[in-house]
Amino acid sequence: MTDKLYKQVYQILKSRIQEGIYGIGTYLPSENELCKMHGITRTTARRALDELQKEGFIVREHGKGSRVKERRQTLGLLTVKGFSEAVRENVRTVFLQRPTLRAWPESFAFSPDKKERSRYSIYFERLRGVGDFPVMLECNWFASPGFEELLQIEFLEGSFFKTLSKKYQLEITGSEQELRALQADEKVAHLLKIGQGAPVLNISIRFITSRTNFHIYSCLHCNTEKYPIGNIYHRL
Amino acid sequence: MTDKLYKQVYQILKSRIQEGIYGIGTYLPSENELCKMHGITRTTARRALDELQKEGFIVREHGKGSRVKERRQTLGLLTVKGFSEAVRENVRTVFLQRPTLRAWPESFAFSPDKKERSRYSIYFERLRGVGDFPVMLECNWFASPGFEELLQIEFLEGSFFKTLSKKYQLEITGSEQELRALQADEKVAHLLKIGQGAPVLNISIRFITSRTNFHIYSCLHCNTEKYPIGNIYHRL
DNA sequence: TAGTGGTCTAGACCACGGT
DNA sequence: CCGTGGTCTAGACCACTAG
Repeated sequence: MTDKLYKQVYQILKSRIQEGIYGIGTYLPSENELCKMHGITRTTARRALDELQKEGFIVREHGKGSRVKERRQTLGLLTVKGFSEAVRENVRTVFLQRPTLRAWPESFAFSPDKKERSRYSIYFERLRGVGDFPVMLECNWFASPGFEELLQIEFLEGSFFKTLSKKYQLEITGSEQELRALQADEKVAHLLKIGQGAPVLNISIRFITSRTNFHIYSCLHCNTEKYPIGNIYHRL
Repeated sequence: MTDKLYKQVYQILKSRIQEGIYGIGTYLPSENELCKMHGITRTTARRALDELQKEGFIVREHGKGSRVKERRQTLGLLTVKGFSEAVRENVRTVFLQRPTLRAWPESFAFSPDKKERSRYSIYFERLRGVGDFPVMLECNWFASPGFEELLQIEFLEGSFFKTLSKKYQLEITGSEQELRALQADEKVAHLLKIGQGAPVLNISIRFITSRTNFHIYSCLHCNTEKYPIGNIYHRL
């Protein structure tokens, strides 16, 4: 509780918005009310609201109040976040292939370097969706040495990145990506339950990690009809 | 003149950074010094510095000062760069529609807010390619007030963003994006010289700028067959 | 220890929206 | 008119950096 006051107030408001206590389109307590409620000054109350605004939870309306905004339901995926962190609600994941040793694929949007190629790769493949609606087919490769344990265990909370972070202190520090629009081939069409030849968004990613020369390669095929892939940047 | 104090101080500091008076790596005057220099309080000085930080001109270093940063430009197309900066070589651009007043379109991936909608928009449309190969159809909208001059003049070095920066001191500070794979309609197919129904990558962007409540809306249709859209992030 | 940025208080006046 | 958010003042105490 030695945390910053404005962060505390921010957290409280954010939770109440997410729980629907402050519904979409309604107004938050005014700045002066927040002051009385939490025993703080307007400067601090405003700072909490500034944060909420920056993250897209509210809009400030001069002379009226702070209104709760509808947050777009998109997949904020393209930076370094994994799917489960990006979507949060109602994510369903099915393993089509649990982690297994496999040779590297021949062609690749990004070429693994020699050292990586000289080792076997671990491969896994998942179908991910929102509820029953399949959204993306995800294929992943990475060099195996040191990660053999992953062939056995479950991912923590279903998150590959979270597992790497907690088990191996390995953090994602960046990524390179290539985006394409392709026609669904037979396999993709079947798994995403769309017509063969339907347009799918293909994202090839090379994740850069805190371990030098260790990368994770992902290839995503997304049905964007219902859930476009979303992305927000601020502050350069 | 009667403008907000923090904006004035911000402008002064920004100009001096851009002119090199405060060089990269050096420290700005401390907050207390700025107070004395401009006869303001620390709150106001800090607000000016907040803006500079948000736009990537400085970093604050606790216990040391506000250091002038080298502005990053390596974020690839999907963040804040325009096409011409991202591709560099052999870019051809053809105006299909020079900047012109036009009503806002009805449907939009991102909704302009009320104030923006209440004004007319300036619209322009370009076909961009590498050499003779058309790559992307680019449609752009933004609220008109104050930018009427753009209806007349040429863009500096063919870059819209560069023109906004130099003519209006307007910086791009972020963006929201939505990515979709679509089938080319008749117009897009014709312009990109691909078959009708061929998959195209659709990128809807809302650029956030240093002018509050002023956004630029872009809608891109890309043929990714030969040139996929690339993207690099580091250091998140 | 002196100076810096980070957080916070307790006020003030203004511009805007709705009554 | 009153209540709202937007700007600003004049202080305070803290945490961090460096000599």
